Amino acid sequence: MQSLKLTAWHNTVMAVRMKDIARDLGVSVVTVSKVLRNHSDISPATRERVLKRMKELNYRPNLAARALVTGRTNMIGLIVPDLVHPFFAEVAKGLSKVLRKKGYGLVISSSEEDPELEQQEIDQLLARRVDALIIASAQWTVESFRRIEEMKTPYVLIDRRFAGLAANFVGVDDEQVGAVATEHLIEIGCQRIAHIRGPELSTALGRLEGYRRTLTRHGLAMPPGYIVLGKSADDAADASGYQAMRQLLRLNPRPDGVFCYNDPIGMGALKAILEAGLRVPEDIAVIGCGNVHYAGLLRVPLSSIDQESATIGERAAKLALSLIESKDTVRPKTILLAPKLAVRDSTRKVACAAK
Amino acid sequence: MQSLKLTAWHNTVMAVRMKDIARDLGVSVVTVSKVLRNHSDISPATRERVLKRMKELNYRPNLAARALVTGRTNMIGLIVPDLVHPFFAEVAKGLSKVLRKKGYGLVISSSEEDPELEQQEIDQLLARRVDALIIASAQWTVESFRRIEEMKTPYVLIDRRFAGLAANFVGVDDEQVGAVATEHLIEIGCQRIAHIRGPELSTALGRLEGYRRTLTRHGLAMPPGYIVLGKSADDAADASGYQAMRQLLRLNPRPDGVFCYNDPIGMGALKAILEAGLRVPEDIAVIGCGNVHYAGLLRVPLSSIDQESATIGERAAKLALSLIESKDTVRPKTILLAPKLAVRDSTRKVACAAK
DNA sequence: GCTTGTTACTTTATCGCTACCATTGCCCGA
DNA sequence: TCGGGCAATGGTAGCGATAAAGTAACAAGC
Repeated sequence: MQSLKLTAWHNTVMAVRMKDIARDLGVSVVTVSKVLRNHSDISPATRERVLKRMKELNYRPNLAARALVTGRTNMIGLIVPDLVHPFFAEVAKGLSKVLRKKGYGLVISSSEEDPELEQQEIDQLLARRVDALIIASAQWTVESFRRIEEMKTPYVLIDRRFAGLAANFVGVDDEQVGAVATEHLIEIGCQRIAHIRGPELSTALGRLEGYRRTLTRHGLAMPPGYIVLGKSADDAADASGYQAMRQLLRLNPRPDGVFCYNDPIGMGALKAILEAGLRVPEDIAVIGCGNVHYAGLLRVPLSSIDQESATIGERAAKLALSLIESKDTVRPKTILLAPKLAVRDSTRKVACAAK
Repeated sequence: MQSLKLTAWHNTVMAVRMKDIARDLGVSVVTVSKVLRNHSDISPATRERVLKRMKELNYRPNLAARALVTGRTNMIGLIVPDLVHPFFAEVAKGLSKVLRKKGYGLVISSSEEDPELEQQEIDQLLARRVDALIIASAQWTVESFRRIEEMKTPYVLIDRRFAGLAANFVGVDDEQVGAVATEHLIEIGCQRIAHIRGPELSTALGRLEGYRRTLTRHGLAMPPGYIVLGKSADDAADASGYQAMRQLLRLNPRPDGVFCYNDPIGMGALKAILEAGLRVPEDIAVIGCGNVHYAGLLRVPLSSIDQESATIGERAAKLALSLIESKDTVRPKTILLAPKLAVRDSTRKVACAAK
């Protein structure tokens, strides 16, 4: 007979346990456990009986208990600055696809682009003993990562990197993003190319650098004021792109091409240009980055640089899984994906198309 | 002295445990545990000592262990058909915002709109012993929900409901969505209003019903062929909206207003109309649903019905938390939010604005 | 002086599961 | 006949934490 003492726990839930199956079948819990985990030293007959009973009782192993003894939770934590941003949503989807197959669960937190909140979320996930962390970080310092290392939890950074931090990284080559975009604008005949840059993150800095280098390589000028900051990269990114573009429109000479840090900014820029009575791309060509789903449906379909968000998710997942498998710490790995150009009307000059 | 036997577990990880703190301070583990949980029967002096040592050692409670004994994981599972869909992403954000404050974690799974996959994900989350489930279901039957009930795990459905299932629900009133949209089109003078409907889900059916009733109430005709199915509600929704609209354009008389199941479909419809050389809204007014972020930046800014996605998330989270708190099963609650009209150019007729 | 209560702890008994050996037959070769 | 090797199963001891109940020390009340 089971213990007669009923704890609070017993009153509320009463899930099926291995013990119940073992008792019903007159075998030991260990045998049941072995069947569950496909151990080889169980006779087919017993295995069948156990499986049958499991199905009958709709048994589900208590993963929390398993985690306690194995030290592995089969969960991976993901922290992103903004779930609503299509880029991160796609990354999450790519991740989830790979992890599901391997039986891993995905715990997602949003840091709302707030370093302090992100720190808290990291702590939460570490307390939950996730097997690995995947982070698109909003931090300014590398301190949080040290704390993760202390726990010996493997982690993979995505999208945003940190100088001086030897960590696993998966992302697009941002300098190349800037280069490809700028190169494209030059190719279609733009001479005065402006850039609406993003915040102080590796992504924005990399794209800026790629833009600069490409202009220099082609001997093109970068007049003062041609680099404007798009203030927010989040919800209000389109508004900030709009503002930034209006600023650019006041310049003399006016730019004839704009490379925008991301698509929302690009959309805002488009709006400002059209509102000013100018034509895209004839007067000003615009290119964004991120290749969001709706880029093609805009007033003027927006050319963009594709960051392969889903691939980033998949690669990050695979990398994380390999880190979990490998017993000892391996040298951090950096996976840089090549950006792809997606040409649409906003950079499709008729004159050029005919060339 | 600790056990000399080193298990595999000990070799790999070595996180700080209560035991370590207790040993260092010469108190019992329980005392440490009580400090952690702010029990009152601990002297300020001891409390301080424990807290100090916790900080020094960077102690983090093992939530898996806690879960095992308390029977509560402090995790809530969310299953959505598609994480990339802005609606669900916003719901997730709203959820996460509320849950974070209460110290709950969010485990997110995507069912990819596949009922079987969804079933697997539900099983996974139940095995993880999440305290509650929040589901935007892609199921056709209610069987999965019975299985959740068997485990006595509280669950909340969002967005999509099921006839004949007494379950907690949070979502927008879809019939009202259809009514508001149709009413608006009538108000701006449309006479022949078509509808590009969605798949066989409560959302699409509700909106369709609202559309029908409103037309009937106003004594307007619903010529055959005026209701077209937008085949996919996912990735290719815009393409399917485009196709559906082309079909509508072939009709005689041609509709002068279209209510679309969602915004992506609306965007596709817009494209088809403009491509046919017609004007929006002068020739045909278009309204969508979902009020996605980019709706205002389209070729013709798209009017839409706002579903208050973030609010749905927040309400669902609060409902789930209250279900967890309440010991005994309560009567399922249905929370219906009122849709809001967001008027943009696609339904802003000059003639009408002057009226 | 002895009960009664309070404060501040500690002891004990799990939670559900797995790791790590035992153990029990049974067959086989020497 | 016996040791040894397999095949199949079981016993025991935790994992890190909490719940419930116990205990020592001291104060208060009559």
